[in-house]
Parts: sequence; structure tokens; C-alpha cells
Amino acid sequence: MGLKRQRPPEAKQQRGPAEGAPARGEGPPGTRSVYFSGPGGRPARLGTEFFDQPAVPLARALLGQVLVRRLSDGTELRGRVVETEAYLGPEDAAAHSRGGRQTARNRGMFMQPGTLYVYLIYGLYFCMNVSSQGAGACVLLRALEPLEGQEAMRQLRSTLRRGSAGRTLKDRELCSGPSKLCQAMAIDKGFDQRDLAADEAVWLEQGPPEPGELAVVAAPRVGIGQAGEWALKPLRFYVRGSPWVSVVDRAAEQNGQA
DNA sequence: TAGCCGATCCCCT
DNA sequence: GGGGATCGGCTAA
Repeated sequence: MGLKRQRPPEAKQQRGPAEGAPARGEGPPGTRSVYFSGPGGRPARLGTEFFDQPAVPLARALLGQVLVRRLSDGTELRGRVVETEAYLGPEDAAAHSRGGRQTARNRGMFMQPGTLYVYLIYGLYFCMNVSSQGAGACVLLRALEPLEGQEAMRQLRSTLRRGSAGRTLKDRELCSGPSKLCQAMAIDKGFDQRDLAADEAVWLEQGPPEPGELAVVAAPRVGIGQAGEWALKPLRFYVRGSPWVSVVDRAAEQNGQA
């Protein structure tokens, strides 16, 4: 797996809602689609071409797509992506790659688009990122709408989470946070640096078609208070009105950042 | 429902 | 040696 090519910084390329990358669907006639139809009507996985775009449009394009995890016993878990955050690379003070620092931990951020960057946070949780175009740039997956395998997810969450394991988790508690979705989908450090376009145990599928375009809210990212002006940039994206989102930002929604 | 705070340990400086 | 892209229980209103 090669390192991705260097690109100019993408920070100035934040897009307004009207010109964001299409969340799904075919490209213009005559162009090759990044979506591949699978046999038997089942949508096939998204390929490397899908991931090969800057972090902001990728963060938007990921909304509505379906993350699939095949467990060792063959069980398939599916969740629709409803919340993401873009991390833009060296210039982004909130990114692990800020200042261009590349370490053994964050190497996945610098690998080819579609590479997973999974890291341990607070000593006990995992977070899952997808590398995008641009050196050190990636997208954090923050929340999923559980579609398939909810009971397996509930078991995984109950087993892995700390504290009292007696309470039965509601569906909304399964994947409404970056570390919750890692627990529910059984994603850990072993998935670091895997290729979403090629791996046998985890991949992305084109989401089911929606009537009309998804309403997307852009809001400041969560939990990065130390990053100065970068903490305020609207680099978190979520599906407006979705009950599966981890943190709803009423102010951003009223500001029309959608 | 919102806000506070402790848990826990890897990674970086 | 210190901090962190979080979570969930507890308390107050």
C-alpha cells in the first residue's frame, strides 16, 4: 500500500451546500462512476476512486453510505453513515497530522485514500477515520444509523463498554458516537491501516436511494477546544433531523449552515 | 435535559 | 510526565 501523493492544502476548498459533492447517484453520462453494481441487486463496495477526493467533500459524500462489517462467523453488520468530521492535514491544528507530523500511530492518515486510521483514545476507546485525498487528511466517522445486525451490535456494545452492563441499550445508543460505533462494529486497532476498498471484513456500500438530496448540517467539530480558530470551523457534517446523530447543534442549524 | 467529572493508558514531547 | 477527535453515571433543576 503506497503513500498517497502530496497535494496542495485543501483548507480553502470548503464548499457551500449547493456545490458539495453529490451524496450518491451516478456521475454525468460518459464518466466512469465510482459506484459499482454488485450481482443480485446487492450494492457492491465503494472503490478507491470514491475515497480519492479532499476531506471536506469526502466527509459530505460519506453521509448516506453504508458501512459493512463482516464478523469472523459470517454475520454482517450494516450501518448508514449519518455524521462525519473532516480533518484537513498539516495546517489543521486539530488534526493528529498537524504541523506535518507523521508517526507510527498516525501513518494511516498519510496512506492512500480509503485507508483506515484507527487509534485508541483516553486509554479505552477507539476512533475510526478514513484517509482522504491530501497528505495527512482524513474523515472521522462519528455516527451510524444501525440497519442490520442490531442484536449483534447490542451484544458487542454491552460486552465492551465499561460500567454496568446490565441495562439494555436502545438502538439509538448503539452507534451514536465515534467510539460507540467502533464498539458496535467490532472495530479496533487491528483495523488500522486496512484498505476499505479491498478488505474482506470491512467495507462501504452505496447507500439506499433517498428521495431528493440529503439535508446536511455543517457545524464545528466536537471535543477539540484547544485548536483555536480551527475549533470553530464548520468541519462536522451530519444529516439534518436524523435521530442517530451524536450531537445536534441547534445554533449551526439556525445559522443556515446546511 | 444539561452539565459535571472520573475512568484509563497510549503516544508524544 | 502530561494530555487526549469519549463515554456514561450522577446530580440538579
